[in-house]
Amino acid sequence: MEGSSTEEAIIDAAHRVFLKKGRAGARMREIAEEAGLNRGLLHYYFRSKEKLFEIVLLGSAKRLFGGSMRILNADLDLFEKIRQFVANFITVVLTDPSMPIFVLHELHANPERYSRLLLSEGLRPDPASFFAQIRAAAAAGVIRPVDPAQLMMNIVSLCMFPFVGSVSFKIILGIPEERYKEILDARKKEVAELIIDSIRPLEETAGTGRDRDA
Amino acid sequence: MEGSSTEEAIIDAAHRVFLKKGRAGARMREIAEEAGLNRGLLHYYFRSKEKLFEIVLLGSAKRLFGGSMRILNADLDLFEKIRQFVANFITVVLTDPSMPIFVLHELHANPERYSRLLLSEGLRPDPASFFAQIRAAAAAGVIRPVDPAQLMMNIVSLCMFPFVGSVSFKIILGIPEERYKEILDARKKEVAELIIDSIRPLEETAGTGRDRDA
DNA sequence: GTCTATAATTTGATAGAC
DNA sequence: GTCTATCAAATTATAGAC
Repeated sequence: MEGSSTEEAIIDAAHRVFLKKGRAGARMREIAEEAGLNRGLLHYYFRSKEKLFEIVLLGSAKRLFGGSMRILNADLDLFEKIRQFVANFITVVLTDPSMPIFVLHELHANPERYSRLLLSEGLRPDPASFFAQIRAAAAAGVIRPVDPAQLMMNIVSLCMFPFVGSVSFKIILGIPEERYKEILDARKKEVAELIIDSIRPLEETAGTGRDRDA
Repeated sequence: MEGSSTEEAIIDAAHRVFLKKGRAGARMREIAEEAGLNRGLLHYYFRSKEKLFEIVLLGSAKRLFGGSMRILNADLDLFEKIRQFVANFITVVLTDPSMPIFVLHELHANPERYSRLLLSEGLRPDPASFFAQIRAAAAAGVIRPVDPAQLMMNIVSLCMFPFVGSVSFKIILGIPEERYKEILDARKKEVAELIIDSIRPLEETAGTGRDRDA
């Protein structure tokens, strides 16, 4: 299982180049330069660009979805689970912010070919138990009745999109990289509290906002 | 300003191919086939792939950001503005769901080159007046005190990400295209209410959820 | 304006020396 | 294992006939 130093150097370089340029935009020449190695070595170790790409894509998908998905299926209080999921997800992606746009773009450009990666071993994202927990909490009155799919979509959107749209946000908000990282870091709490507030029962305040639609 | 039928057919075909495959993955041959035209015509009308690509990218960016941005700067009540923004944005993107991932991927792959597009005429996204409105509403007690940047990020994330991650969501949720469109459509109201709930003043219920952190 | 033929590069991949 | 030289295919772009 232990790869040679050269092998690892190639994968690391390929990871950087593929995540920046994408499968079609990446060049084997550039990956070799990035690794400081001869071009022929890439084919000696991995035979083809496609093979190297699939290693990078699978690795990225696992890091992107794997860890946080385990939290969703863990044995935790619903609110605490949401807090841990959000904090963990943002922390992980902050170490490699291009992962989301890379994985999602490749899945979009070639869904027939790479969708199976999402269902491969070590990933297998199964929201069933999380959804059941949501429905049980709603039935018990611990949270409002909500569509589990919408809730999950809200959580993931709030966590992941700021990475996907980072270039646009930085331009539109007119802020530099450093400041943007601070904003992302603040979202570890911001997002969790927003989500939890949105599902916490309304209690006696049910009528608070019901008179503003007319 | 009126292009020939052939010119339009090329742009339409280029739009479809570029949005699906991206700049690097698209092929002039495929665009020609998609348009049912000879390959030479693409160069006769647009000279190079790069030129054609920039037309498609600029057009997509305008449709993606332009219309909804105008709503943000319109003279509207804050809550109503949020409702209109969300509904308008989702409606527009539903007509061409690949726009977000396309634009954001190209900006990510080549920010130095294409960032200026976001600041070009007909776009010029300026959140200053919207941010001022948010601060004024907070000062007046109409909403809670919030970071305008985080609020805007929340709104855009909830609207745009479900399109960016549609392939993943459909797989993970195990649902077909048709059902997914319904979920997206439901978000026109879902997202607006979630956002508005999150900024509406807490009033007398300030202590409701403050005893669950210990 | 539209088509065919072809030029000019680029790029992934292989062969073979060391 | 690593390097150089080279092949074969693909791709953008142009030239020129019609």
